[in-house]
Amino acid sequence: MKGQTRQAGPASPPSASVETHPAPTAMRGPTQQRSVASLHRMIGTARELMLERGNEDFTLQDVSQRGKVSIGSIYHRFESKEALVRSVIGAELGRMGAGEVDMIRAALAVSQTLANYVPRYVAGFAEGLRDNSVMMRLAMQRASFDREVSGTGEARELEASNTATIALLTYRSEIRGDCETKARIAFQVIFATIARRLSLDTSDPFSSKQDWALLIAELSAMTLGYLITQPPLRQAD
Amino acid sequence: MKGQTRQAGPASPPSASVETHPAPTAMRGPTQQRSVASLHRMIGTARELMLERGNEDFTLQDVSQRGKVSIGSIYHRFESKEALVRSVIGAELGRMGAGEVDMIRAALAVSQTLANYVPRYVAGFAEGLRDNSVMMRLAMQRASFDREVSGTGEARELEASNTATIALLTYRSEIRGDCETKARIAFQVIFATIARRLSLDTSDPFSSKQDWALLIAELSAMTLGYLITQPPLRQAD
Amino acid sequence: MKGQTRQAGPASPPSASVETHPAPTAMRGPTQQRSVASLHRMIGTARELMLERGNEDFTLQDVSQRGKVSIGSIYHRFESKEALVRSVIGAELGRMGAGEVDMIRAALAVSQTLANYVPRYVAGFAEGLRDNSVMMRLAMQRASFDREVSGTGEARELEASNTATIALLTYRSEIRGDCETKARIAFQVIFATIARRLSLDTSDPFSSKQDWALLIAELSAMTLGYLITQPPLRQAD
Amino acid sequence: MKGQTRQAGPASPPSASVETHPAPTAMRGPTQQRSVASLHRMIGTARELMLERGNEDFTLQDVSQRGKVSIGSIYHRFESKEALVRSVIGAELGRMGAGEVDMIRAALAVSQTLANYVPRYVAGFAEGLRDNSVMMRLAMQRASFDREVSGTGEARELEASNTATIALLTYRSEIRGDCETKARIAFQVIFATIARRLSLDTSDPFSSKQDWALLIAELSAMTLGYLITQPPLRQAD
DNA sequence: TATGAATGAGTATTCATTCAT
DNA sequence: GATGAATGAATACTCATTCAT
Repeated sequence: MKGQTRQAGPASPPSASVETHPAPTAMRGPTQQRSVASLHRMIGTARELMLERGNEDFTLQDVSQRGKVSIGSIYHRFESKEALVRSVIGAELGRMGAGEVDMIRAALAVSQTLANYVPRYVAGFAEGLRDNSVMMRLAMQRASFDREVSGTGEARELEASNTATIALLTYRSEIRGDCETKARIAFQVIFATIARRLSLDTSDPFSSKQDWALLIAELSAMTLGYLITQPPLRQAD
Repeated sequence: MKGQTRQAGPASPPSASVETHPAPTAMRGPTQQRSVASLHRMIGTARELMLERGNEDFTLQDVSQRGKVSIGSIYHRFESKEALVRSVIGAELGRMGAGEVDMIRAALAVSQTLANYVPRYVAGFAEGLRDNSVMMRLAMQRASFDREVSGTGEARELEASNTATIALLTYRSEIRGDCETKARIAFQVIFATIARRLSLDTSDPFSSKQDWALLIAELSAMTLGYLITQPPLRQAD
Repeated sequence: MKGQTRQAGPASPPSASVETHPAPTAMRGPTQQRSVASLHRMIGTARELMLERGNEDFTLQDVSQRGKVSIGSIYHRFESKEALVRSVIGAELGRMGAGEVDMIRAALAVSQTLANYVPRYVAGFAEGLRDNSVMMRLAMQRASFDREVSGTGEARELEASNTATIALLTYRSEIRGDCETKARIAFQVIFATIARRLSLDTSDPFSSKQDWALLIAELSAMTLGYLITQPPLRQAD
Repeated sequence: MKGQTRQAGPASPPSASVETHPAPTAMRGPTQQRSVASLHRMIGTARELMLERGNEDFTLQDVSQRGKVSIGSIYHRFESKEALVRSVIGAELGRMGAGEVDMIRAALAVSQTLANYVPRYVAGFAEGLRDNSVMMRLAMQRASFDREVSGTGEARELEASNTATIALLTYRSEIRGDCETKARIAFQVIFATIARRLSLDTSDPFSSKQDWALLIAELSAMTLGYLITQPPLRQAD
C-alpha cells in the first residue's frame, strides 16, 4: 500500500502556451499534427480506464496497449502518470462546468420567480453531478491528498459558486438579507449535500429514486426558504 | 476503547454500563492477561501512525517496532493489516458517537426552544467532526473502496441520524410538517455541509475562523427555518 | 518456497527403550497413561491431514485444533514437525509390510507351481500398493530429500524384497540360473513398475482398469518367463 | 535450447531443421537482440541453481544477482517464478528427448537382431537417464503437484514410448504375440525400473557399479525374453 | 521523435519453534 | 507436565520511470 505514487518534483514551468482548456498541468503541448491524435488516445484511454475501474488503479502499460501509444509517447507528453491523471480530471471538471452554465441558462429562461428557479437549479445541478458521479468521486478522492487536484477542484467549485450566485442575483429583489452571502452559503449546502449523497450510492446510483427525489425537493425548499426569509432574531434561553 | 460501531437504535445514552460487545471484525479476542496490553499497543500505535501520516501508508514493520509487538502477534489478533486498520477506524467512530451523545444531552439540557437548541447542536456537532477530522477523512476515504468500512460508516451515520432526530423531536410541537422526515433531511444537510467543509481545510483546519463561524451560523439558521416553516405552496410558473 | 522445513539437528539419542513398531524416529515415549491417547490423536490427526491433502502441507496449528492436543504436547513427544511426519510415514510403511506378509502367505497356500504363484503375488502386491498409494507417494516424495525417510524406505523395501525372495525360493526347483539374484531382480522390476504406474494415476487411481489389469498380467508373464527361462546366449552381431 | 516438449508423434528424428515452436508456457518471447542474451542468462542461471541445490529452493534474488538480470526482466519474460522453473524443466526434458533419438538411431545402426538391440537400448537409455538424474528427479518431484509439469512429463514419456516402440518394431518378425502392446509394456518396465533405481542413488550415483551393470543386464534379458517368447498357457492350480 | 525492454525498491504474510505461566 | 501466545526471518511480485536503439 505504501508508495504507489511517487511524488513528482515541482512541475517544470510550461514554457510555451498551453492551450488546453483545463488546469495547466505538467503537460507538454503537441507540436506535430499526428501527435494530437496520439494525445487524445492517451487521455481518452486513461479516462476510460478510470471510469471503468472507478479509481486510478490502471497501469501505464494498460494505457499503452489499449490506446495504441507507446510508454515513451506518454512520457513525451506528461511528466508522470500523476500528470496524466490530473489532466483527465481537469478536463472532466471543465466539461462539467460548461454543462452547468448551459443548465443554468435554460433554467433562468423559464423561471419567473425565485420559487420557480431554485427547484429547477437544484434538480439540474444534482442531475449533472449524478451523471458524472464516478469522475466526481475520483476527483474528490484524489483532492484529499493531491494539492494540485485540490486546487483545481477548489477553483472549479469557486467558479460554480460564482455562476450560481450571479444567476441567483437575478432574483435579488426576492432575497432577504445579504444576498451574495446567502447565495454562496446556499450553494455550499446544495453542493455538499448532493455530493455526499452521491458518495454513498456507490453501487447503484439509481437505487432509491424516491429518496433521491425527496432529498432534491426538500433541499430546494430549505434553500429557498433560507433565501426569502428574514432570519428570526435569536432569543436568549 | 475497543468498541465497534454500536448497533443503531434508540439513542439511549450508554451512561453506566458500557458493555463492549466482542468486536464483529476479524479480530481475535485476547484471552491472557498481558495480551491485552499488547493488543492496546498495536491498536494505539496503528492509530498514531494513521493520524500522523494522514493515511494508511504505514508498514506492519513500523507498528512492530514502535509498538514493541512482534509481527506475529499482530497476525495473532488480526487477520490482516486491513483488519487492523478497520479496527482502528471502527473504534474511533465509536468514540465519536459517544461524544455526540454527550454533546446532545448537554445541549438539550440548556435549551428551552428549538431556536436555542439548533445552533448549539450544529456548533457542537461541527466541533466534534472538526476535532476528529483527520480520522473522519481517513474513514471516508477508505469507505470509498472498502465495503466493510463503508458499512460501518453508514451504520455510524444512521446512528447519528437517529440520535439527532430523536433529540429534535423533543421540540416536536415547534416543527411544521412531517417532523421525522424534516429532522432527517436536516441532519443530512448539516452533516454533509460540515464534512465537506472539513475536507477542504486539509492543511490548516483553523485557517478561516470567520468563514467557519459564518457557515455554522447560517447553516443553523437555514435548518431552523426549514424546520419551523410551513413550506410555501409551489406555484406554477 | 524456501525454507519450509528447518533441518533439525542430529536426533537426540533415544535413551530408553523405544517400543514403537516402526522406525525409531525422534519420538519420546509416553510415560503416563492418558498420554497415550493424546499421542494417538496427534499421529492420527497428522495422518488424516496428510491423506486428505496428499502432502505435508498442514500446520501444527491444524493438528492442535483438530486433534485436541496442544502445540506444546506435540513438542513434548516429537522433536519437530519433521519427526511427527516421519513417525506417521514409518507407521504406515510398517502396516503395509504386515499386510504383505499376510498376502504372500495366502498366495503360497493356494499355489502349486511358480506359474500359479507369480500372478497371484503380483496382483496382490499391486493391490496393496494401490490401496496405500497416497501414503506411498508421500513417502517416496519425502524420501527424495529426507535421508531419514529414505533410510526407512530402503529398509522397508529390503524387507519386502527379502520376504518376496524367500517366498519365491519355495519354487526354487522351477527357477533357472541364480535363484536369489533372479528373485531380487524380479522384485525390483515389479515394485518399480507398479509404483511408477501409481504415481501417474494421481487423479483417479481406478480410471483405467483395463490398462491396470493388462499391466499386471503382462508384468506377471514377464517376470515368470524371466525366472523359468535360461537366458539365451548372447550372440555377437 | 529453448524448446518445450515436442508434440508426441512418430519418432522421426529431427535431424535437419529444428524449428523451435513458440513455447506454450507462460513465457513471452524476446523481440530485441540483447534480450535473447538476457533470457539465456536467466534460464541458464535458474538451471544451474536447480542442479546445484537439487531442488527449486532458489530465490529470484539469486537469479537476479548471479545472472546479472533484473528481477523485472525476469517478470518481463515469465509470468511467475513457477513459469521459469517449468521452462527450465521443459527445456531439459526436450534435450533428453533429442539425446534419446540419437542414441536409438545409433543402436539400430549396429544391431542385426533384437537380441543385439535390446541390451544396447536398455544400456543407452539407462545412461541417458543417469546423466540427467538430478533434473529427472526434480521434474518428477514437481510433477507430483504441478499439473502443468506432470502434463509435460507425461507427454515426454509418451514420446519416449513411441520412439522406443517404433524402433522395436524394426525387429517385428522376432517378436511373438501383440508386438506393439509388448513393446509398450517393455518400455514401461524398463523406464520404471531405471527411474526408480536412480531415485535411490541420491548421494553417489556411481556407488554400486556392479549392481547397476547387473540390473541393466538382467533387465535386458528379462525384456528380451518377454518379447521373443510365446507366453506359456496359464495352467489352473 | 518514437519505442518498449530493463530496472529495482519496497512489504504483507506464514508457521515452526520457544518459553512464560 | 501442559498450554498456547509470542516470535521474526525470509521472499515473490508490481509498476512508474529511464534510456539505448
